[in-house]
Amino acid sequence: MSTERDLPMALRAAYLSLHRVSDASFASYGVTADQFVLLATLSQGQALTQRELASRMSSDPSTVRAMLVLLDHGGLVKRQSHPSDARAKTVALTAAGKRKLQQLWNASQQIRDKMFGCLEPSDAGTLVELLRRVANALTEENVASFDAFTNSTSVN
Amino acid sequence: MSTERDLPMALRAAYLSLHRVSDASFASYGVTADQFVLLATLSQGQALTQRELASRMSSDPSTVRAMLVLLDHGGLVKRQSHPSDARAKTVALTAAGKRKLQQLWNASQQIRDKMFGCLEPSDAGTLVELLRRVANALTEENVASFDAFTNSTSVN
DNA sequence: CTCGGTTAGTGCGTACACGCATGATACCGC
DNA sequence: GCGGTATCATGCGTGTACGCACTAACCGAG
Repeated sequence: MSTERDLPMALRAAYLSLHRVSDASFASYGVTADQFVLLATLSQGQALTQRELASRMSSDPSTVRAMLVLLDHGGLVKRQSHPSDARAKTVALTAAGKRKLQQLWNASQQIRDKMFGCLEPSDAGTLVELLRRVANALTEENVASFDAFTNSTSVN
Repeated sequence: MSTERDLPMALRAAYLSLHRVSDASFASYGVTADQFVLLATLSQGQALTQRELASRMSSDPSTVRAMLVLLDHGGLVKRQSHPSDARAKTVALTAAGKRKLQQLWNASQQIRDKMFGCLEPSDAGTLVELLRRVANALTEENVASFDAFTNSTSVN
């Protein structure tokens, strides 16, 4: 009946639950769920610029910067100026960062076990697929139709 | 291969995308995506306590309170003391709140169209189902097994 | 070489998402 | 009635998620 209402709410509920249990799980390591995401993202693909990092985490450059300041101060990450672009900074895990990430990954294994424990192996794949489709649909620019003509320059 | 990594990230990406486009869509109405969730939740099931409301939105009482202060001040919601429980307050939409919600619902229709436009009708149902299963799995108290013995009182 | 348009990072303000602590009330057993 | 415990709301602190405005640097066209 009202899948229109339910899908957004189910998405919200699932994400926030994941975020909560992750935060709780990482708290004793002095790291947040989102910081874990950042570290994990850095671990696959070193020497990213802040912008590239933000993009891969589905986050915002502004937000990432704030997180990097904390992580840098905590010694888990180091930032240095980009070799060929003086505007940019590259970010990479420190040795301590890599170690911490390993701990966090282990600590969060039970969470992943819970998630996948309630899903058939095939379900997990389709869930990922459907989530990606939704995310893409929402992210696409709707250059669509004639909205461009009616709105583009005058709306603000 | 690495669905273990992908599922949490896909969930994050999908939720944050939804949140972003919703915020953008509601901005011109002076309302945030989460405030919309609150209003929509209130619209089905009046006279909720703040805690009940928080629970239904998968949110936190503390967070909900802050939102209610803003919405109350904006006249979209009114809070009054619970008739039979002096600790609690009941929350309900005002007439203005109901009108605003209607506008917001219309304004966000294109977002829902995008979401459902990329899904077969049956996919939408299974997606909701899978998300709920995940959320439940993560929310369940793990009274489980013997962790209780090893951890319960000593860990902190 | 200069100029205009784009892109990287920063800083500032607001709203959310929490955990934790506090004060008040409710409820249960006695 | 009367304590002890659970529950509701509030307040405070920190981290995240953004948008927006600003500076600095890159880059392509002239």
